[in-house]
Amino acid sequence: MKDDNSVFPAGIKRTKHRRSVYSVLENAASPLSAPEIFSRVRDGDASVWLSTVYRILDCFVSEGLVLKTTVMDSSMAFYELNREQHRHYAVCVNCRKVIELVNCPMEKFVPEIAESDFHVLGHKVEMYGYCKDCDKKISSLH
Amino acid sequence: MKDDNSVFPAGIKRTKHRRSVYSVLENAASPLSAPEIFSRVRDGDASVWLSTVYRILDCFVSEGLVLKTTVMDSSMAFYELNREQHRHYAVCVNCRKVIELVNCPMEKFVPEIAESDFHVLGHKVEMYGYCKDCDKKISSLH
DNA sequence: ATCTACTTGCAAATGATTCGCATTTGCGTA
DNA sequence: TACGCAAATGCGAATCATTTGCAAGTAGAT
Repeated sequence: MKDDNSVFPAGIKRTKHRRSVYSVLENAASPLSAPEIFSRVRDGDASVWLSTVYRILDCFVSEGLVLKTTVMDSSMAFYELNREQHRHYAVCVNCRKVIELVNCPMEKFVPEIAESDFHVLGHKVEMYGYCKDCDKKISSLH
Repeated sequence: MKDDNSVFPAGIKRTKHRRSVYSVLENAASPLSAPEIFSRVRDGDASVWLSTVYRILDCFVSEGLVLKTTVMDSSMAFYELNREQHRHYAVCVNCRKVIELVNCPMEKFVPEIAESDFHVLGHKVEMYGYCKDCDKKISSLH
């Protein structure tokens, strides 16, 4: 495992599980659910527990290291590294594949909501539809 | 209760609970959770059951009558009438108040994602931050 | 090396949502 | 109007992601 020491904020201990979770997220191509992260970590070390993974993720989220999101209307949360670089996704409503959007529609957006009425901290954008493969399958049905 | 017959698609039965759920959503100022809807319906008719409300909402969602969303990273789903008119919200991260945005940033947005790669059906935008009241409270803390 | 607060192992609890099944009801048809 | 049947509901129990409690283990400051 590579040395992730540098990214851990002072005050949070660098344990092997935390390093593993971090490394899994670092190598993930898209946001992962806690159970997915758990199983990937466990591939390298069978001693982890799911609740530990949840606790580590909570910790990372509150340290700002990790972002927690929900995709579509699923009740499951997904986690991704906070790369300090704005990201949004397109989600396939059929296979749930997640595709990254490289530009953000909010950049030039001026909401018609008085700034005195709402102090904006951030935003989230999500597009949904069919990915290439599923679109092909669906349209071949008729 | 007013006559909601006209809005029910053919093939779905107009029962009293369905009418009540519909009417609650019709009068709601913002998306409601299933338990909230349940309790409002029960105010008028104690015989409803929470699982029935869930089933009615599922039915309405698959008929396109109702939209199901999640707010922030909450694990609870919210439901609102599909008013055939694009809506997005700003959500207060402190009190969870939901404020409607009257314009949509996606209108002029051209994503840098090949149309052949993704068949866009819709999108979701969410802004988060502090509402006026909470912003006042928070900033008075220091 | 020691101490202490932070972490984890493990199991049991929680909370939203779904499911199973017997009973009831809406509504097309006779 | 009465009948029949598929759809809807009552009710409780099950499910699944996530959280919590507590005892035991460990990182890292001194």
